Amino acid sequence: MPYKEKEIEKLYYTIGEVAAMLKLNASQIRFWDKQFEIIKPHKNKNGNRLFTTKDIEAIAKVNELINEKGFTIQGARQYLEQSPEMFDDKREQAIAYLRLLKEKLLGLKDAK
Amino acid sequence: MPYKEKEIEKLYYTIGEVAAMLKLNASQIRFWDKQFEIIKPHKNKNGNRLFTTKDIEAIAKVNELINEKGFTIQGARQYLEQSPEMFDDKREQAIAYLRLLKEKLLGLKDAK
DNA sequence: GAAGCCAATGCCATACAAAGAAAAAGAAAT
DNA sequence: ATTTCTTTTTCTTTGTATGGCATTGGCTTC
Repeated sequence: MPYKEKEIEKLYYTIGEVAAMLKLNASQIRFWDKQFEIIKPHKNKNGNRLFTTKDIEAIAKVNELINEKGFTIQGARQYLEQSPEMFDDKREQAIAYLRLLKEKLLGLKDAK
Repeated sequence: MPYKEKEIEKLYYTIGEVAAMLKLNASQIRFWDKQFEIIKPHKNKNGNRLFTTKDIEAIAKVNELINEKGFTIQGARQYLEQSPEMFDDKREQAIAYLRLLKEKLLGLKDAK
């Protein structure tokens, strides 16, 4: 098994990685984590958040609703509750892109 | 000609009438009048607003977006400016979302 | 020492609401 | 009818509570 494959299969991302990925502030991600049930990272023994691709998708979605579509937090919450199936539909397609995203992110990390 | 018809043919409504009709308070209607171009009542010599049914519909729409759908003022404005079908179309939305992710990915790549 | 945690506080824009003035609309008296 | 008084409706401007983060501080872990 090649080394690279192992990295691509990475399951969890730290808040800093997610913040860099989506160009958001970490504090904002923590805030949204409190506000939205669909963002539910695991936590390790130290309490650090561990985000899955699903969490990242959820954050990207929230970001879209709030910063591009112009919803309030509560409007976005309501919107997400009303159309959960739509969000699931996108998951499969989004995974392909997220896989690519992961690769690029690893490239960035190696460069540093 | 029955009496009632005369009322139905009324062209202009005062802010108080509109407020009662939509169960909003007048100050809120004045505020939205400033914020939204689609609300454009005529004014008499004294500056009093004269609302047409079209204005009233526009106010009702704004009310729906803000108080029911959970948009901010600016989000509602944006929504009204673009074609609403596109916004409601789930497939379009999914595509737009994926495009967004891709852009973010590319942006990340270019950044370093 | 860099990155993460939480809690508390600060801060600025948003989204109205209240204040105060002016005028229109009734009612009463002349 | 018209003057006077009162009440209601409207106006604009200014005030303010809340929302949505950002920052700071103190601490822990890697």
